[in-house]
Formats: sequence, C-alpha cells, structure tokens
Amino acid sequence: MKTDKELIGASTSILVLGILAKDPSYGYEVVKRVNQEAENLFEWQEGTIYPVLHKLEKEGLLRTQWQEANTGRKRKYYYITEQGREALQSRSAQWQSFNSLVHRVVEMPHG
Amino acid sequence: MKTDKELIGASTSILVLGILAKDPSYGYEVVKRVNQEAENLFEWQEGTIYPVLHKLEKEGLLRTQWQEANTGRKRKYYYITEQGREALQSRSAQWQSFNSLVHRVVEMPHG
DNA sequence: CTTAAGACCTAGAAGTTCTAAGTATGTGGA
DNA sequence: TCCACATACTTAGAACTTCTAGGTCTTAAG
Repeated sequence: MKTDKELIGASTSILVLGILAKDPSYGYEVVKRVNQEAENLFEWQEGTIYPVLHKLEKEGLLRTQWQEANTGRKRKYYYITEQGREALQSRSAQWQSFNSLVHRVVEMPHG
Repeated sequence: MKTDKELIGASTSILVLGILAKDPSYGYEVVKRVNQEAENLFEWQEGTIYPVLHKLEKEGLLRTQWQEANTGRKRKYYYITEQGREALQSRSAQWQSFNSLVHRVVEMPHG
C-alpha cells in the first residue's frame, strides 16, 4: 500500500504554506509537524522539504530570517508573505476544484 | 491563474480509471470526456493521456481490444480489470486521506 | 571524547507529464 | 478525383519535480 508520490507532490506546497500561515517556523520543525499530521499516510524526509522551502522563498511566498534559539543553535525561520497567503488561498481553491471533479467522476452513477 | 500540474498528475489515473469503470472506452473519447468534466480547470492534450493509458495497461489495471466502429475506423478500447477496480478504490481512499489532511492543516484554527 | 539529536544543505538519479511533432483513415464538399 | 478536416493513435525529447543519499556543523548528554 505505497503512497502515491504525485499526491505528496501536489499537496506539499499547500501543507507548508498552511502550516506557516499559522505560525512562523523553521524547516526541521515543519518536517516534524507535517509528519505528525500525516501519520501513516507518508513521511517526508528532510531532503524533500528544504528544496521546496527554497523554491517558495524564491517565488516570494515566504521570507526568511535567521534567529538564535534559546539553545544557542541557529535556525532559519520562514514567514509567510502576503503573496504567500494569496497563493495559499488560490491553491486551496484549486485543490477543492480537483476534489469535486474526482468525486463527480468516480462516484457518478453508471450511465 | 495557471493550474497546478502536480494536481493534474495526481488526479489523472483516478479520473481515467473512474471513467473506464463505468464504461469501456477509447483514448480519444476519454480525453474528450475528461475535458468536458474539467471544463475550466484544465485541458488534457492527447499526448498527455496515451502514455498514461499505456502505463495503466502495463500495470495490469486496464486491458485493451481493437474494435472496428460503425464508421469503419479502428479504435483501441480500454477495459478496466478487476485489479484496476481495486486500484481505483485504493487510490480514491488515498485521495480522501490527503484531502482530509489538507483540510485539517489549512483550516485548523490558530494555535 | 564520543554519540546522538538538532538543523541545514545539495548533487545527481529517477520518474513524470507536456510539447510537438508524425501517421493514417474516413467523410464530405467541390 | 482531390482537398480539407475530424477522428484516432503514437512517440521522441524537453522540462520539471521530488527523492536518495550523502554531507556539514553545533549542542547536549554520558
């Protein structure tokens, strides 16, 4: 019962933006949060998320700031931008549209 | 407002299997049916679908049979297999899981 | 000093679909 | 007859991703 990688890919940016829309965070923690939520569905590796974060930053949907934690360790915090919020909304809407389409096609009665 | 290609990719096999689960059909028509359903969401090109059909056949989820239409033209009809129905069900379930996850993450209240 | 966990990064492999073409047949009009 | 168009299928190569698999550095714990 292996998970469809395309679905993972399709949901990645929405999940990242969704998480960061609530609270700023840093890569390592984002991975953990998502994996917790995803539980048995899939498990992100770290290498999966960093390139995504970089890409979203380059697109202007996130901005970053290095911060020192209490522990003395440095973390790269990601903040969602206004543009990021708009993108999140538009992508959520698109997700919804696809979801409706799939339901319509898969469940539509014979004939 | 360009459509997320990953979402297209993630939904493709479900849509194809879903359509063929109702009635056998051939590539050219499947493209038309899906584009009709998808309306303004996206538009499949023929080149998009044929490789997908070939792949699903290779995986044993579809089987094919050449048939001559009334028009005298030959068509390659695709039939869903038992394995295909199982795959459809499992992929639909997975789609559902991702949908729930996205909703949970994106809509969950602050904190 | 050694190990483990926290935290970040990237090159290259692997896997897709899309683009953009091509082939071939039947229909209908001139 | 000849041309144009819709039907119908196919594939090579480009473009785009993520995943794999490794690496670096720091702090904490023993």
